[in-house]
Amino acid sequence: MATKIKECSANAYNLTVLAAACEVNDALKSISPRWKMQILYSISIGIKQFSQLKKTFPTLSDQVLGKRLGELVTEGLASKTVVADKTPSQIMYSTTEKGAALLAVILDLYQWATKEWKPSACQITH
Amino acid sequence: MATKIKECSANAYNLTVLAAACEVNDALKSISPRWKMQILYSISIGIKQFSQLKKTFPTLSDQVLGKRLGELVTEGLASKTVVADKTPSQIMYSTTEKGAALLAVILDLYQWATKEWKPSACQITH
DNA sequence: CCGCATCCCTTTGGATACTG
DNA sequence: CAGTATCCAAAGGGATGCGG
Repeated sequence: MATKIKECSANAYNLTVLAAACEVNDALKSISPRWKMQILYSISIGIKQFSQLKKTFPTLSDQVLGKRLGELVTEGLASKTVVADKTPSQIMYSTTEKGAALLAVILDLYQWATKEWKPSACQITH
Repeated sequence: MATKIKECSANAYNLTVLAAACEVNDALKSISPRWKMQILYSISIGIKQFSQLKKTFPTLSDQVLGKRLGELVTEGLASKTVVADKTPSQIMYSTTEKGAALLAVILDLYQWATKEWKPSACQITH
């Protein structure tokens, strides 16, 4: 879709660009917030509870975690399940299909990053 | 890489997550700034000059455009060529291989967004 | 034509503290 | 255990104006 336009005719490219820009903008906006994709990824590999996520990212504060989880749920990338039957009511998160599809793209990004990006010293982003 | 871990052994998943989190974090940070991927994409389809990019994104201000272009160049995603021979010295941008590889991932993201994301009314992000 | 310097405002992330 | 409310500091993006 991107390779054929060379001599750009007035607004033809403009429309193409803007059309592409639109949805990708939303997606980028959804992806960008700090910790968000890491949280989604963590959920996907089995870290499904609030407290576990907290332990996983020690520098991540409660209410940001809560906020991100809320976003993920309202965006349909993750789902929330309450297991209220037993002792202290337990809450589990899991990824939806939509979320899994997104993670596939993110993993592509990860592949790209490790291959083409500066493989700098690995530090947690504080 | 993500599908096999179900029962997570103590810190095994933790290491995995953090290792993944690191490079992807940098990549996400690079990708997130507003207009950046749109600019890179625009360059890739032939909009190679500052003024043309300005015309393409009327609501985008000069110094943000300049900043983004600078970032793209220093990150090795785009390259800058000066054609100083003729009349007013002309500057052309183009995507590097690294940038093209990234765009491929972004297009995947775009595919995902148009398919799985809410296909809402398309408006320019003001 | 191609930007940078400065200022300002909005948004975002985090610290602290409190509830079901 | 699983969050929410409030406040605050930092960063990002935009407007204006100037220089090469």
